[in-house]
Formats: sequence, C-alpha cells, structure tokens
Amino acid sequence: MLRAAGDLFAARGFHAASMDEIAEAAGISKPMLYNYFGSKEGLYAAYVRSSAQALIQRMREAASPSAPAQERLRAGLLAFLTYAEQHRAGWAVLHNEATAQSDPLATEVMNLRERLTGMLNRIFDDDGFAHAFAGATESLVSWWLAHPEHPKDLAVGLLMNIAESKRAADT
Amino acid sequence: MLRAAGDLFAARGFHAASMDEIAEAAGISKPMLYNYFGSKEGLYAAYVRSSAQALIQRMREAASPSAPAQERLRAGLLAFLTYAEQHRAGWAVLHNEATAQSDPLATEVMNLRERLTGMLNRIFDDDGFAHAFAGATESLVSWWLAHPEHPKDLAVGLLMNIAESKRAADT
DNA sequence: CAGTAACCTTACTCCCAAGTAAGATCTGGG
DNA sequence: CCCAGATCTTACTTGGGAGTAAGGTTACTG
Repeated sequence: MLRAAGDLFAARGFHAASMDEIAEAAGISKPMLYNYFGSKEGLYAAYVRSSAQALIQRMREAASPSAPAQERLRAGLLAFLTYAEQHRAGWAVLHNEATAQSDPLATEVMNLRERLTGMLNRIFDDDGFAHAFAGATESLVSWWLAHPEHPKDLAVGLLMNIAESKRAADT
Repeated sequence: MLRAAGDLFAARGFHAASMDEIAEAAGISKPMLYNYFGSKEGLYAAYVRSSAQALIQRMREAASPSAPAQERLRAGLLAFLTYAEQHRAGWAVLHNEATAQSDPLATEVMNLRERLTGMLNRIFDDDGFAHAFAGATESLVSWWLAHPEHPKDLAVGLLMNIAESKRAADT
C-alpha cells in the first residue's frame, strides 16, 4: 500500500501522482486511503517517514559502535548505497523532494536530512563540510544508480577520499 | 516579467505557482503570458534557460583561459557562489527542480547540469567524481546561503580541498 | 476625423484531481 | 437466522487553475 504510493510518487512526483492512480495501483479504493492517511499529504508523510526510518536503521545497524570512526563511516556509506539500490523508489522520493521546500512536504524530509548531517557533523565537526559531503554522497548515488557498471566499492572509496581530504585539511 | 515568474516559481514551486499570480506580479494580464510563452511550461523553460545562460556566462567570464587549471576552478566556483548570492530565486529554481525529473521540465535543467558536469569532467577526467563534486557544490551553496556568517572564501576553499583530494588520490 | 491594425483585458469554459456522502458487503455474536 | 458494526465501493461534489474567445483601447496613417 505504501509501496504502491511510493512507486507513483517516485515516478511522477507528488503533484502529478493522483490518489485515484495510487488507489488503483494498491488494489484498493480511494476512500480507504483517506480513511487511513487522512489526506494526500498524510499519505506522503507516512511514506517518507517510513522510508527515512528504514534508511536510518540500515545505516545504524551497519556501523558497529566499537569500530574506528573511519570504518563506521565506510560501513554507513555502504549501507546507504545498498539501500538506494534496493529501494530505488524510496530513494528517488527522498532525494527528489529533498530540496523542494513546498512547505507541508518539506518538514518530513528536513528531519531526515538533519539526522544525516547530524551524524556527519559528529564525525567531521564542521557543519559546512557535512552539508557538502552529504550533497556529494547524494549526487554520487544518483549517478551510480544510472551507471551500474561502476562497482559499489569504487563509489564508496571515492567518498572516503573526500572525507580524508577533510582530515588532511584540518592538520 | 521573467523575474516575476522566477520569484514565484522559486517561492512556490512549479505547480503551486499559478499563471494568474505571475501575471499579476508582472503587472500584466494572463493572456499576455500565453501570447509570449505559449504555455506555463514555455514560461518555465524560458526562465530556466535564461537563468542557466546567465550562470554559465558568469562562470565563463570569471575563468580566464590562460590561467592554470586550479585557478580557473577557483574562479569558476567563486562566480557560482556569487551568482547564487545575487539571484537567489534563479538559483533556487535551478537547484530545486534540478533533481525532480517531471518529464517536460526536466530537459531544460538537464542541459545545465550536463554543461556543468561537462566542465568538471574536463578538469577531473572522472565522471563519478564530477557528479559528486557538483553535488557537494550545490549542497554547500544552499547551506552557505542560509548561513551568511561564513565567508565566501571559506566555502570556496572547502571545495578546493575536495578537488585537491582527487588529485592526491590519482597519484 | 475615420479606419485599421497592433496590443491588451475582462470574463468566461473546461478539465482534472482532492475530498466525501451514502450505501453495499462481509464478519461475528446472540 | 438476524442484527450490529466494521470495512470497503460506487458515484458524486467542489475548487482551482490552465487555457481561450471576444471585445476594448491606443496609436498610427490617409
């Protein structure tokens, strides 16, 4: 049900995806969607929230707290790419609507973004760099999904190099 | 006229900005917009095209072809930040709608993106890195616009460091 | 001063999609 | 077997905004 919604949000964007379509794709009737989610925005929020939740959890699980910072970052990035690979719709929605600040939709995605940059901030202790790094990661993931011939490790390695540049610059 | 449209596209997004609003903001009547641009998409395309045009031109002018690659990159980045600073609406539209691939709108923005990553590709000779770097730049610009207390040079320097990491990794 | 053409506006039509009212169907308890 | 309540559907209403038809206004020419 959320999956049907997600697929259409990803394919068409929030506005262009109609509730009729979503209902049909979910094998259900429209009033049911309203019954469960209250409104189109409610549905969207529920979907974004669950996707974000899943993404964060994957990253958390991947990085064992005892490992050195560098390894935790690598594991987190790997989990990130893997999630994007396996849930393209979820990733597309999170990424696409991530920047557009159409007020009611924005807050949900903002939350995710803050949690992610928060994690990066704890590593890098530099808010600007954290945002730049997050942007680099997101763009690279989009590019990598469109160019599957490049191995995942290469992409992760590239990002690790960028992270390394920060440490080099700090000394 | 394009400026009124741009302000509203930036503030509300493509869908939520109505032609009535734009016409009123431009001090003109709606049929005039249709007379000049044919459709809402036409107007949008015209605006995006002119913004992209302006941005690219600034970057071109900034980087003298004779300077060493590193200086040209720095000058280009500086021009980029300056443009974003002075034309927030234009930048917001380019950045926000940059990822959302709502078919008819996408192509215009795609063009810009390709030209930019093309420039980066010529410098770095690595498509993946070029995309990552572009993403880092865009995100950093958004962050920097929201945190004006950080000087422009610092942001540019941060990106130059990232660029440097690429050269270091290549050796 | 008329006629004409470029230019612009008011005042619509029409469609699409969000949201809903009213009733059908299915389930379990007496 | 019948009733109550949850669950779901068909079939609307409604609003907003893209696009347009028809007519007004200005400016220029004989």
